[in-house]
Amino acid sequence: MGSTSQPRRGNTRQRIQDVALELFAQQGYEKTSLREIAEQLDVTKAALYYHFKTKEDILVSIFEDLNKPVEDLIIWGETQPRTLETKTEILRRYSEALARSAPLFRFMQENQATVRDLSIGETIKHRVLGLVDLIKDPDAPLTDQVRCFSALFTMHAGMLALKDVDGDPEEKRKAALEVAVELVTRAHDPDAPR
Amino acid sequence: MGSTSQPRRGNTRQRIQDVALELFAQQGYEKTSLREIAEQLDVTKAALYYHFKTKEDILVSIFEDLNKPVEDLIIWGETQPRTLETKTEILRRYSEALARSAPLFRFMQENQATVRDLSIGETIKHRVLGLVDLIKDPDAPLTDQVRCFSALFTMHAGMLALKDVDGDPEEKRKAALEVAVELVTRAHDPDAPR
Amino acid sequence: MGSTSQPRRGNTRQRIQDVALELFAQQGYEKTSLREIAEQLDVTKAALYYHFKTKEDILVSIFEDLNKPVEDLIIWGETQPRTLETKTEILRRYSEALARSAPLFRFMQENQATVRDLSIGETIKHRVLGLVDLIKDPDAPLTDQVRCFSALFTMHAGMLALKDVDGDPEEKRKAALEVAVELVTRAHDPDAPR
Amino acid sequence: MGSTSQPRRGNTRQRIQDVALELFAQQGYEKTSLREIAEQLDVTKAALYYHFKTKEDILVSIFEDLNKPVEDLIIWGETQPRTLETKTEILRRYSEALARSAPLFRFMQENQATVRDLSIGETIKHRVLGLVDLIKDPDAPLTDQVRCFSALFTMHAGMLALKDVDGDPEEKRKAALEVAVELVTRAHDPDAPR
DNA sequence: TATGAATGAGATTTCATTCAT
DNA sequence: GATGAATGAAATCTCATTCAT
Repeated sequence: MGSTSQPRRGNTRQRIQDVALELFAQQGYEKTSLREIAEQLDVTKAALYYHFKTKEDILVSIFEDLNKPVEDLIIWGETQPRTLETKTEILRRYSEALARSAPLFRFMQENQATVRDLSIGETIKHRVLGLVDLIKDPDAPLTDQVRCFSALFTMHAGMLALKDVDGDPEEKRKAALEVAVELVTRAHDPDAPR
Repeated sequence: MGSTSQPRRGNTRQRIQDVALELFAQQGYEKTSLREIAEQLDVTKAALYYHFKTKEDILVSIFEDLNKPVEDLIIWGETQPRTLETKTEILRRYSEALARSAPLFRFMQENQATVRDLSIGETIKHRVLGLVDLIKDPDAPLTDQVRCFSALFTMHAGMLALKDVDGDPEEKRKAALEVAVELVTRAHDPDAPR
Repeated sequence: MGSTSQPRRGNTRQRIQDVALELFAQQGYEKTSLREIAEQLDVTKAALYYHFKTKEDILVSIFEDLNKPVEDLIIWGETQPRTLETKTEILRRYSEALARSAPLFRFMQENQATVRDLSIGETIKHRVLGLVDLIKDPDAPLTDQVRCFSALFTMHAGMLALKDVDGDPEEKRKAALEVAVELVTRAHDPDAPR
Repeated sequence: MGSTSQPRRGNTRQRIQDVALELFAQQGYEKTSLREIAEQLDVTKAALYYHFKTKEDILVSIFEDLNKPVEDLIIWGETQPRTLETKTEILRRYSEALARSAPLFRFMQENQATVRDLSIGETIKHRVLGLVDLIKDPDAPLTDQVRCFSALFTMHAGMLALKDVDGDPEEKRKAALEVAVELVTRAHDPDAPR
C-alpha cells in the first residue's frame, strides 16, 4: 500500500518485494542488482539473504503472490461450461487482474527472455496456455486459434504499447477488453453475421 | 553445404553478427557474453573489438542491417493513399519482413526491457508508431486504435506464442496475417456489416 | 614489530592504503594494478572494492588523510600577520609536513600528469597556490614571486633530487629549508643588505 | 635534404613525433595510446610500427632529438674553467634550451615516475647530475649544493607552476633565470656581501 | 533480524604488438 | 610505406553469494 512511509518494523520482506518489483519493471531483471535494491531500502545486501534464498527467489515470491488471482481464475474457468458468457467473463476478470498487478505483467512482458529460463518460466507458459485453452475450442480452425491468442495479447498490449496513446488508462483497458471480447466472440461462433 | 565449417577469412564481421544474433535470441542479450560469441567463432574477444566498438554496437549493427526493409516499407507507405488496400498491403509486407528476419524480431520481442535502454530503443519505438500511424486514422475512436495496435501485435505473436501450437509456420503466419487484416478492416470501415 | 606479518582483521582499509601508497610511489599510479595491491595483501581484488569505490578513490582517500596537516597549516597561516616570522614558521612547518608524509609527496611530485586529471588535481593546485599566497606579496615584482615559488620547490626537491646526494636525510631537509627561508627573506624585504 | 620545408608527404616520422609529444605532454605517457596517435594522424597503428619499434621508442627518439642541445651544453661546459661567468652562461643557455623544447621538458617534469623506468631514465638522471656538477663545487657545504639544485628546479618550475601566474612567458623565464643565477652566485662565492 | 567483510567468477574493454599482403 | 585483421595479456570493475557475529 503506502509506498513511502513504511513503519520500520516487521515488514521488510514485503518492502523488499515492492522495491524489487519496481526496479525489475523499470530496468529489467538482470540490470537490477541486489546492491541497488538494498541501497534503496537502506539495508545491506546480506539482509536480503535473510529473507530470500536467492535473487531469483525474490522474483519468484513476487510472482507467486500476484499470480494467485489468475491461477484461481483458471481453476474457476475449468468448472464452468464453455459458453460465450463464460469466456467473456474470463476475459473480463483477466483484464482486471492485469490492471491490478500491472507492474508485474509489464515486467513479464518486457523480460520474456529472462523469465523463460527462470523457474517460473514453465509456470507462466502453462498459465497462458491454460487461459487460452479456456477460450478457444481445441478443434477450431487455425484462424480462430490465432484470434484467441490475439485476444490475450491485445489485453497485454493494452497495458504497454498504449502508453504512447493519449487517454485515460482505465478507458484504454476497457477498449482493449472490448476488442478482445470481439475476437473471442468471432472465434466462438464463426457463423455469426459480420 | 557445411553449416559448421566456415570459410576462415574476410567475412568475420558478418559471422560475428550471425553468431551474436543467434545467441542473443537464444539466451537474451545480457546473458550472452562476448566470450561465448568469440569462442563459438574461434576468435579472441579482442577480434570482436576490432570489428565493433562495443557489445551494444554489435546489436545495433545487426538491427540496422535487418531493419532496412521495414524502414523502406514505412517510407513507401507514407506516399500511398490511406485506402484499405494500402493498409492491407502494408500488413502483408510487414508480415513477410517479420518472417524473413524472424530471429531479430523474436529477440526484440523477448528483450524489450533491454532494448528499450539501448540506443536503438528510440528507433524501434518510432518505427512501431510509424507503422501504426499508417494503418490507423488519427481521429478514430479508441477501440479502433486498439484494433490497429492489436493487428501488429497479432503478427508479432504469430512468430512467438504460436510456437506452442501445432502446424506449419508458414500457415500460422498467414492465419495471423488474416486476423490482422480483419482487425484493420474493421477499424478502417466501422460501419461495414458484421 | 614484524612488518610482514599483519594482523588479519579489522584494519584492512588502512592496510590497503599503506600498500597502495607504497606501490604508487614506487612504480607510479597507472603502472600499479589492483591485482598487485590485492596480492601483496593476500586478499582478492573484490575486497578492495568493498572498501573503496574505485582505484582513484584509494588514492583520494590517502591524499585526504595525509593532506590534513597542510590544510590546517594554510588555515592557520591565514589568521597570522604577514610578517617574515610568520612566513618562516610556515616554511618550517611545511617542511616537517613534507618529511612526515614523504611517500605521498614524492608520489605527487613524480606523477603530476596523472594527478592533474584526478579529482584531487584541483585540490592540489589550490593548496600549492594557497601556500604561495601566504608567503608572497601579491604586488611584488615578478622576480620576488619566482623566489617564493622557488622556495616551495626547493623543499620538494629536497626530498627527491637530493636522494642522489650523500648525507643524512634530516640534514638535507634542513639545508633545503634554510635555502627556502633565504629566498623568502629576500622576497620579503628586497632592500635588505646582501 | 638540409632544408626544413615540410610538405605533406614523406615526413610521417616527424609528424608522428610531433603528435606523440603533444599528446604525451597533454595526457601523460601511459594514458596516451597508440590508437590515439594514429587516429590523430589519420594512419593506422601498424604504420607507427613501420617507423618505430615500440611505443617507448617513439618517446626515446623525441628525447634524443631534442636533448642534443643540452648534451652539447654539458660537453662544452666541461671544457670551460669553473668560473662564475661560465656557470652563468650555462644557466643562460640551459634556460634557452628549456624554452625551445618546452613541451618535452614539461612532459618529463610531469611524468617522472614513468620516465624513470624507461630506457631514457638513466640518461636523464645523468644529464641533470652532469649539469649540476658543472655549477656546484664538489666539496661545497650542503647548503650550497642545495642552492645549485634549486637553481635548476627554479628554471624548470619557471615553465610549469608559473603558468598560473600572470605575465608574459618570456619575462617569466627571464625572472626565473635571474633567481637561478643569484642562487648559483651565492653558492659560488659564499663570502660575497649579502 | 540484521551487518561487515570478503570471495570467486566473470563481465566488458583496452592496449601494445605482429604479420601477411 | 602502409593497411587490415588479429592476438595475448591485462586492466578495472560488478555481481550474487556466504558466513561469523
